[in-house]
Amino acid sequence: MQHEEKRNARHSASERNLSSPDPSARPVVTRFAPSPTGYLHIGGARTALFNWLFSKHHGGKFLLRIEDTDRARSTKEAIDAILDGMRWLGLDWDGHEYYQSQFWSRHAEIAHRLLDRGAAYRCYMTQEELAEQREAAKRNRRPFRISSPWREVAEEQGDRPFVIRLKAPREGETVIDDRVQGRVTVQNAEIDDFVLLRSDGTPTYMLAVVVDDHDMGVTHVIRGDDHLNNAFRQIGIIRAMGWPEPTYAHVPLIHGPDGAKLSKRHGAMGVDAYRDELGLLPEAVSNYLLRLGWGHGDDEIISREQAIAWFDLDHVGKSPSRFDFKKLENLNGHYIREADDQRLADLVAPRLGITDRKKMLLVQAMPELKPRANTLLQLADGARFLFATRPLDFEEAAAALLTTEARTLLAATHNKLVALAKWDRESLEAVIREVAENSGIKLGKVAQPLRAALTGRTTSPGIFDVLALLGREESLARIADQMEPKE
RNA sequence: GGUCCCAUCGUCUAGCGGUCUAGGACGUCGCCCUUUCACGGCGAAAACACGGGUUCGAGUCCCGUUGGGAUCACCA
Repeated sequence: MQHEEKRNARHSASERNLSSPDPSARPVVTRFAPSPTGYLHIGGARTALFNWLFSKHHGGKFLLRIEDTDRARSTKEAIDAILDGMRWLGLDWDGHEYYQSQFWSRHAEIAHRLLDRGAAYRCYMTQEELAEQREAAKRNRRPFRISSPWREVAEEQGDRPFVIRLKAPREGETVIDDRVQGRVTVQNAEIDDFVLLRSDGTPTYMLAVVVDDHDMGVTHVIRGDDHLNNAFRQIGIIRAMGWPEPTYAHVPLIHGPDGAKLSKRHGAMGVDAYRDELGLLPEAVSNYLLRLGWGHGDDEIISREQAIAWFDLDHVGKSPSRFDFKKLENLNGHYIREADDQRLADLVAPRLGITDRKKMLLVQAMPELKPRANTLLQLADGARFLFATRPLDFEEAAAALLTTEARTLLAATHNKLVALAKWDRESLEAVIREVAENSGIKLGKVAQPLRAALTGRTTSPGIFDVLALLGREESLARIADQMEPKE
């Protein structure tokens, strides 16, 4: 209750003026706007998740806009990878996806309206002149801020090439009430006359986002911290157009385990790699991402439904967080244990290259397999013995278990097993325990060589389960293979 | 370097001036369960970066230091 009051107080304090109504009063519209120059990386996935969650929480809309303004670097493959990744994570978007390149004429139109209003100007400076200014600034050890001689010139200069720059205010300051970062103030003198429309007539990112967000009715801009600085420039355009300002929420970036920027070595792979190479479940990745930079008391395992009900911007942390694969893996283990056996079998079967008929066995074995795996890779590995063909390959440690003594024990076991009437878990357990007892040894002494003979490994599900799963014929054959002492 | 932002166990976080001898989770270590390995259960070690204020009282508010991050294009 206390929280609510504070939050409300904060909102009313931030209601600036009537021409720019509090965006939170409008139905919520969020968006994810990736540039298709690569895969959907983990940071982008979290940004998408936060936007999705926020809109769902408020019963609003979540839009997807592909920022393909950089034609040279945008690829069809990248777009597909992004859409695929979002679908995998269950982040569905409202309506069809938008492509920024479709709106170029609209962007240019706005640039010219800004020009007409005297809020922007044609800048005829050449690359050389720009470079010269930059040099001079460097020489005098002063920060570079463009100072165009064309700022106050309204007349067109024939057909010389030009860019359209925003005539950014030079006095005063701009304040952004960021829902994550808090109140951030920047002196307007720090904001330069950035380019809106390039000399080839194409819009820059800065112009395009603002126009698209406005046209799409975006009320809440939730994105990476790296855009905070841009927000101040974008506000310049918004104010010049007299458009309502969206609520901003700049989420801190994700770092690698070493605190440095997330690199390829860490987690900067696409989410598809989390699925295919790491063998993770989408609900685990999603749960992990949610908890990275956001918290809800002591809750760790959070379902989609709970996430929607609980997600808010107030509890998004302000500092960057490190990516912890161990925790992700642990979480994945939790979700594997929780997952449906048939589903897991479907996921693992391709990794094993088994037929549908054999998949039945996989499903049967799943209850014993899944507590032993944190990833689908481990799950597949743990299931491998079920489908191995004789003669088995042996791990070194497993081979070492098969001593002469052990082999005689195997023979004794084989003897008893052959005579077994019912091949089920209970009967098997009774027999094996009997063998151990008769030989006056502990169960482990017979179980381990048996495990080695049956699986080629030193670790596996419980030995009675292994026997039951493998079946009479296969089990007996595998044991028989190891009964004779080897020279 | 300029500007902006950040700072609780190794990591992710809880904490909204007293209930903090700082809670949870991962990881680590120990014990239990046990035919192996897991799962599960129990327990331990482990943090308020530092220095000044403000206050009866500060992890919580303010300032500074240090450390970290972001950004400075006709890229997005």
